Amino acid sequence: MERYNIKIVEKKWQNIWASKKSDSATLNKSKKKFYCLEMFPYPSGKIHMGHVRNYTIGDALARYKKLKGFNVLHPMGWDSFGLPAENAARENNLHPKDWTKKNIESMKKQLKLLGLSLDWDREISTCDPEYYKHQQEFFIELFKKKLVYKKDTYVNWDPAEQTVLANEQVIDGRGWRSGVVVERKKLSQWFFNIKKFSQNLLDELEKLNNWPSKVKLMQKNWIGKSFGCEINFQIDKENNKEKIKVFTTRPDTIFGASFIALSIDHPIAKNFEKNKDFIKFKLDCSKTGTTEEALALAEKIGFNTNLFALHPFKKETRLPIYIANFVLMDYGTGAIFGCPAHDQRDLDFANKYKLNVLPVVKPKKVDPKKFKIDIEAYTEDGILFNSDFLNNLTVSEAIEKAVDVITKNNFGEKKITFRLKDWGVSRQRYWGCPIPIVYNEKGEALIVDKKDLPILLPENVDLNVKGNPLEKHPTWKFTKLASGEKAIRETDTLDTFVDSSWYFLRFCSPKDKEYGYKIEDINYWMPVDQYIGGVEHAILHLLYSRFFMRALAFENKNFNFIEPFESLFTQGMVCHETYKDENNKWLYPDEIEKNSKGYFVTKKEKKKVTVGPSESMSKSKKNTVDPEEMINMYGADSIRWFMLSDSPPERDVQWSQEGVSAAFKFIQKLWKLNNEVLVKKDTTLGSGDAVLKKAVNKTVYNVTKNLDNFQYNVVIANMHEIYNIFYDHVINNKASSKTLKDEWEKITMLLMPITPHLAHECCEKINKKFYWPKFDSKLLKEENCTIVIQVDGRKRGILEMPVNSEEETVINKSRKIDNVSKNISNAKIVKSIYIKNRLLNFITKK
RNA sequence: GGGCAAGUGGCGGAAUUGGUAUACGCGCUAGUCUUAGGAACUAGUACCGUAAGGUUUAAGAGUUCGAGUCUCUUCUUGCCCA
Repeated sequence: MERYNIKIVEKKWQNIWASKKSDSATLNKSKKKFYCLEMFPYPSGKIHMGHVRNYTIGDALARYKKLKGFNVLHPMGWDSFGLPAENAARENNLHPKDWTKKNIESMKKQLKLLGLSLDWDREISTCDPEYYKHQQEFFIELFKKKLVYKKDTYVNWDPAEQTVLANEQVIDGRGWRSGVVVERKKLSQWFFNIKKFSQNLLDELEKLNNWPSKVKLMQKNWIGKSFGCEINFQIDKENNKEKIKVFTTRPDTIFGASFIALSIDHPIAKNFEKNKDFIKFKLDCSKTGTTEEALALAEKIGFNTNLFALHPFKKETRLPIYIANFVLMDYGTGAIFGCPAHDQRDLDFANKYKLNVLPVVKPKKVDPKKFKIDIEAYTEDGILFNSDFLNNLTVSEAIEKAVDVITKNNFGEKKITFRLKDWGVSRQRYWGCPIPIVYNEKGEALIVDKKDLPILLPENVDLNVKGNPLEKHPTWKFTKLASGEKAIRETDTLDTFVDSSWYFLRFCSPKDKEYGYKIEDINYWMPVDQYIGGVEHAILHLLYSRFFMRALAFENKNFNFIEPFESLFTQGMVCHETYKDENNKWLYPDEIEKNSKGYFVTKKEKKKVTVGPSESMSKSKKNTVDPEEMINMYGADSIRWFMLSDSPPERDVQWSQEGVSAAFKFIQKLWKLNNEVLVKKDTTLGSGDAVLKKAVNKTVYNVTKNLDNFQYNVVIANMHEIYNIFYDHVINNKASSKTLKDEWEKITMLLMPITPHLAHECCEKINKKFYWPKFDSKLLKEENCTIVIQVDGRKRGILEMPVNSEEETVINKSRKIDNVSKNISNAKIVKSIYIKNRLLNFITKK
């Protein structure tokens, strides 16, 4: 019998699919659409197993939906702007454009080897001017809608490289490349006003029923809505009616206030700009990073203004006013009152500057006289004391009361704030989408005329200069306005998250020259019915995309949808054991082998290998496996099969060579069975026909259900089971050849989503029509069932009974079972519980 | 420190949603056969026990006729936030 030749068969079908363009999607309003999208990759050069898993899951779904009769859109593109291209360019002396192009080509070739049903006619690349031109257009529109603005903000500044660093480029407070301590520097940057949609982004989150609740919760926390209160503190100075507006989520702790802390950017801080101590303080502050975490970990330092504020309820108390490094201007009002007893940061600060610590909340059962705070703040719920009209209230009651009294006395008002900050989109980089802004001689920012788009990146650029290559380019930024007036281009480029915030729209109209999308296209295809990707994008990418849709739809009534992703699925990572040699150096899996005693040794020198825990595949730990190599060895279908077989898709999967090899063997078995079925001649009357039909029917039901629920690993188990039954019928001549052929055809259809090459090859000889088999719910019903007999809840026997047997019949029969009668003979049966077709339970009393 | 998941054989994991725990696969054991291969096939494989039978879903308690599934406490691991 001919062996199934993966190389020939897979190539053959990939060529057929490509030449027939069988995966090209066209808008067809008479058909129900299904938009299946996997997160597009960054073209790093080679695909990794994470991609393989992601795209296999998506492809199985896309193929399944197509067989079910949906008009499926399943596109692929490249998230091709970004820093690695610049780094690689510098290292290899290759232009980012060429490096990217080369990588896209090789990754595309690899993806094609997997036999994915992708519509390559819709391929897009975000670094293509045809793509970013439309993004610049959107920027201009957002600018006109006042959803874009410029403001001064802090960035991570690498003083050696003279460049801005992304947070992930700051490692332990130092530049990843220079190793120099990173500073905080103020730069004027472009922002998208995502805050404007905070409430809406939060509200609509509730309606995303097909998103993992984990992701929704993460977004909710990120948006971070909090209720609180603004309180105005009067500055205690003659002839000064100035007030400081403070925001707090804990107005209940107002009686524990012992100081006021201002952000370094607070208007009052401006008064000290010439003060030498303040200048030094400011310099110290610039040495902390910009992330919340860095601020939380940094030592709390302050500058004493020697000003005092009056406590609204304790007239005799004057609160010293400090400028402190842990107060952010972006959040609330840029000013807080410090209540050291109940906030760790405030307590650290108070202890350092010897400020008063007065506890006002205590645990319920603790004696107030014995309750002391020294180095740990009390932040739990409790009972108020030392707090005048708030005494004896719980924290939540006290918050309500405090807000009430503050409002009534005009000391402040109730306020809702969000943790979500506006989205800073400026990047001082070359390889990104240029921002379509020019500055006239007065320095005013003006939007570029749409007819002048795209603003192209310059081809000849020196990436080895320190700082922003566009800024340093000899000619690029110099331009003229229509009036002839000299102007300078914006040299910042856009964050690459902007590129990926609307690519799903572009896939609907990938070739449209007029605009980024055609409204009729997106109103047909959008929203994405199933979005699939890693959970690492749970917050930023997904939130930005949700924002971007709102920004485009703002003052535009043409959209018949607003949420971009109807359903979201987050797949787990691909893990592999880690290996180290005697010198504690990482080893690749193909550098080791098992010796005769079953231990791992190095292939070359047969030295001892330490096996570490299984971790997510990464180049640094060398626990990677190359997908292309695996496809060459086992074929795409085996890899696809294995990727779905071992673990539920949302969980991490452990890569195993045995697993892939088992998949390969199973595919060979399926092929063998296929050929045996085809040549089968009748040798029986088909006594097993009914059993086989029933089993296949059940499999169709199970596979359909499990595919719908993303339980691909169970689908694989279903296929193994039906194989075993089928094999039995073939080998033991249990079924007629007609039944075998009819039923086998259904099995090949069920194989289509997961092993498309094999499935196509099998049905080439049976049937060229593709369909998704239907199950007969009548056939799912069993004639007999197994009933468990329990005595006092313990299993004592089982009974084969016709379906829907009466309780009495079952009771009588079960009494004859030895182990049952033994257990009920010397006891009185109080009652029996009968669950039809499942179980009978005798309850006894001794 | 807070929040959210999860914990089932030697391993990955199933379990009609409260009703036979361990499906399916890997691995392992024994055997058959041979064109000695990336074999294939047959049988077995949670634990204790020769068996009848008993025990078992991280640990402990609770609700229930009945708990892997629900509730509480503890432990461990992972993720996110701080």
